[in-house]
Amino acid sequence: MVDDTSLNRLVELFPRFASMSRHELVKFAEKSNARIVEDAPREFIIRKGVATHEISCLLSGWAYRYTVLPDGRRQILAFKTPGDFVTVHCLCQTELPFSVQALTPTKRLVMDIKSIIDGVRTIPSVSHIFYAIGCHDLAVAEDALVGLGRRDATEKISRLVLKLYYKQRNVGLADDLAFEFPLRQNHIADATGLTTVHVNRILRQLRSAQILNVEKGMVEIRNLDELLSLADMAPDELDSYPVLPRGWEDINGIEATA
Amino acid sequence: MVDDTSLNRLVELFPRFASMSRHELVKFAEKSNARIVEDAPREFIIRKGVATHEISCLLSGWAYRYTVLPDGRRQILAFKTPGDFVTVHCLCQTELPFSVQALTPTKRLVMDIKSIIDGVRTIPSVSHIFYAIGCHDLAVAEDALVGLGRRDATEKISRLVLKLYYKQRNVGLADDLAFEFPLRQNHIADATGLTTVHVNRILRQLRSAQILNVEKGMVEIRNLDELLSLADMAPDELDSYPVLPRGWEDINGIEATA
DNA sequence: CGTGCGCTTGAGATACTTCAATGCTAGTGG
DNA sequence: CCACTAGCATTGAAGTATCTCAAGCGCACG
Repeated sequence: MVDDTSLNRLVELFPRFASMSRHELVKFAEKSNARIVEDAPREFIIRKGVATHEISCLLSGWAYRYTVLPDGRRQILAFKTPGDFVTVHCLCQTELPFSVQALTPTKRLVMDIKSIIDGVRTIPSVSHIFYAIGCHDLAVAEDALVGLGRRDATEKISRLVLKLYYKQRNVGLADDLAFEFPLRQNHIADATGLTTVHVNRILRQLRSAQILNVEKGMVEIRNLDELLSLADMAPDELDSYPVLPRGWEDINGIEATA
Repeated sequence: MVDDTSLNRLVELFPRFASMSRHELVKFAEKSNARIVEDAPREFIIRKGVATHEISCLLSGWAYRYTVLPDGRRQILAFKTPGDFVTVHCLCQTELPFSVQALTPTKRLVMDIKSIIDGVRTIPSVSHIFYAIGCHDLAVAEDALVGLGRRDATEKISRLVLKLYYKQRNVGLADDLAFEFPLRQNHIADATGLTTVHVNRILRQLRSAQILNVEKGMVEIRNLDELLSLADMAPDELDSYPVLPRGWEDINGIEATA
């Protein structure tokens, strides 16, 4: 069973859940056996090829999703921060083609997949929420695709930092231009498709140019305009990077409280 | 209005639709104003930033989805072949961050988004189908992510060809190891994040090594084992590349005909 | 018969990698 | 409290995969 404050936190982090009535939400949480789980850094949340029967929403901390090729090359697919669902694929596939590991200590709201699927069938707002999350993750993945295919190292790294900055800011975890940033240089490398050595050199450059400091688990953006320009990003591009996709109501004419 | 053979074709290409009763399917098609649309090569199916109110399933021909950066760099996100839904994002966003263009003459089954969304709310099988499509597209995008981030040119190109081969084979459009392949070298380049010049050199290599012929709108795989090995693929990896994701029924215990 | 698009090829440039070594810091065990 | 280790950041030098620029060629099309 899950306490009341965690449900509040869920709604707060994940505004779309506000579309469910309090009653619906509680009923939903009970039915899906919602519970809080904590993980230590490096702990596996999902292990590649091992069947999963849960879906979880990150309440605090950082995690990352990745695959490693037979010869050891690793690609990080996504970083997960508070408000993110760790995986939506898992509603379709029990055995997933990637692993997820905690980067910092994390706290998750975990639910049974089976009841989510029931929910998708019976509670309209649940169906909306998970469909929207799936579309959002797809959009994020495809944005990353463009980055990996067609951007150089400086662009890739600047974009990664900026996206994580806005992501954190959206959930109130980055007030000014400095914020907690638990990635090591090898995480940045594996997310951008570069080498740690090269990441290091680019970061040094950015540091000595007084643009960006990535050190000791913190990021400090010292020249936002310059960084945005290096990242080939419009200042408003990231405001359109919402915690959840917008526009759903616009299309289908359903009021948020339906 | 849509003719009966097109509905049959839809079910045939897209087996998941078999989970709807014939009656449901016809009702659904009527309600969503289903209709056949044909496009000539190079014609836009979706234009970046322009609102769309339709969703469509490709019945014949090829199309591709891509974005271009302000300075002209282009990244192809996906190739669409018969049986694919052109976009699922469009249920969430009216204005999409990419364009879709026909590569060959195409024929599509086009439906109104609004009624699909109604369908998702009211017809359980519709909800399943679209959720599953979304998850499938996400899985494909993330597979591509690994490729772009961590594979070299030969691997990238071999994998692209092999995936398209299996994709076509799955819908009965590639019987033996030769099949129609309308991509130009610049499409391959923009999908793999390489230059056309480099793609050309790799293709020549593969050709002179008697492994793969890409010429005049056709692909001929002359040494499948070798190509699989260059692509770092297990022979069964592609059988697990279904037209639609599997495992849905396994998880939720819903019979296909529910 | 030109014109354009796609394929091909060469030569030189460069962004990124590989290999290898060094130092720093935190944690661990004695 | 010190020695030892492991993980991470840093840096240099050399190598290479891929790109850029540039030119020529063939074929389809009007």
